[in-house]
Amino acid sequence: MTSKKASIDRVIVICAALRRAIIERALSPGDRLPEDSLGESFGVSRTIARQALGQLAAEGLVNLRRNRIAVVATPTIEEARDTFEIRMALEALVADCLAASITSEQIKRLRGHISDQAKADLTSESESIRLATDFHVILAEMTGRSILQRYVTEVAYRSGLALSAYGRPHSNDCAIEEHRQIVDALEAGDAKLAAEAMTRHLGAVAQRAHVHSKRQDRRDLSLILAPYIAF
Amino acid sequence: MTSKKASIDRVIVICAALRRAIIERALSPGDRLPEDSLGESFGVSRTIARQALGQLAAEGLVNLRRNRIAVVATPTIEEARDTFEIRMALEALVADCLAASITSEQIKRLRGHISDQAKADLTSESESIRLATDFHVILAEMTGRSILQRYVTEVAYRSGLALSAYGRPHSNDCAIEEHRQIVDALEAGDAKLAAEAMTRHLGAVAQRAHVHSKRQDRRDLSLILAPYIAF
DNA sequence: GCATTTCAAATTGCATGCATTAGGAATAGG
DNA sequence: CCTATTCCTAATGCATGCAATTTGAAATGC
Repeated sequence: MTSKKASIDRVIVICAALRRAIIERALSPGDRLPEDSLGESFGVSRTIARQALGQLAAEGLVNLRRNRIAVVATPTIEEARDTFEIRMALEALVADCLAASITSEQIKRLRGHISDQAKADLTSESESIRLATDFHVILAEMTGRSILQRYVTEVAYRSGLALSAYGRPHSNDCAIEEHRQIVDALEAGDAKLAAEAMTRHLGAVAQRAHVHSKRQDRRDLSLILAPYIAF
Repeated sequence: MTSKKASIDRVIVICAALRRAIIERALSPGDRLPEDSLGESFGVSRTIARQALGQLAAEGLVNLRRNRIAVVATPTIEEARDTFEIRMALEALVADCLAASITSEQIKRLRGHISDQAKADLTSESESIRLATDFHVILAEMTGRSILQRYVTEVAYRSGLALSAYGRPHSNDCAIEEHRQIVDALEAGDAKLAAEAMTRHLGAVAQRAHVHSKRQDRRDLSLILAPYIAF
């Protein structure tokens, strides 16, 4: 009942919803994602749910093993480190690229986003986390380079999952001030400084992560997913 | 009849076969990939073929549009450039990482691979292209960093597709000599030099590419795919 | 009481069928 | 002869059904 018709590809919608649920930590590493529960939640058949899971598995957000229920991926510490190092390289590229091309409108939008995030920091943790990730996605988007955008987005989500597994529960993973410094450097058109601010920021985010076990019993998937079903 | 059972995931097998067919230029940008022809070629149902196409679409090797036959992707010039720039950044990381950790056995393997490639250069163009790509994949593999390996492999295949669209038909896209220089730098343990040799090499590969239209009429997919069906 | 085996419910793997849509050939009109 | 329209075939979008596998727990043995 979410939308009148099956106009847009349902697989994409489900992927987006699950990505968001993961990034906001509504879904945690290890959480089970049975095809039929998923399908029921989104009003589609297992076929579609299955395809969505396949996509997310390709992105590293879901673990898929033959004849086994799909689960939200649990990145190893090595994978988490690897992800962050790759992310630094890619986002340095973004910073470098944007420093030369960014417009004042874009700067304005970024500052607006940062202030939104500052507000969200005080109210909703999940929204704060999401906006922090979005900041990086928006930067990638602004480069106009579609492939770079795709990879940055993917590693950003992977990072989010890694932080979900290893980050401190309440750390403000993307400090507002660090985001401001990045935008300042971009506004100044200083590519070197911008790239440096970016890698410093991402390094700091990674640094704040540490291993901590958090066991958790099985929760009701349809309840978790409910807020993510309507776009 | 290729294998006795359906033990390994068939989707993965089909994806691998298609990737290879694309990288060896047996499949060209724009070539149609109908689900049922594909399924028939590999002895599976459309369901499986469809999933494979979904995966390849996520990797950028296939274009998927609603209600339309899937086609081998035709990267734009901008996407091609973007891909190469990202590839340089990632493979510089590989070179940097390997310079510090590479073993003499690994060096030996790389030199063996290069000499295989030198032989193939004289005999089979498709094998030459494949081995050239494999060289980069093997390097990524040797880092032991699974995520880095995954992304390098993906951009390497994307680059191959871009070259298929824009590269000169008979240019030796991955000059043997440039590969040797990379291995030499790695053997010397000189990270800076290795990364530089790598980016220089990839820059040269990209440079050799240029736009050239090549029209082509529809060919028989099952014939093209025949050599790729049995692993 | 603890480890092991057994077995049914739950779940995935995959093919197939039906509805829908695109694309092109045949046809009619200019 | 060229352009627009109609209709039909081919292909996709998706749900469903059946077989095979896993899982977890009851039942059994030690």
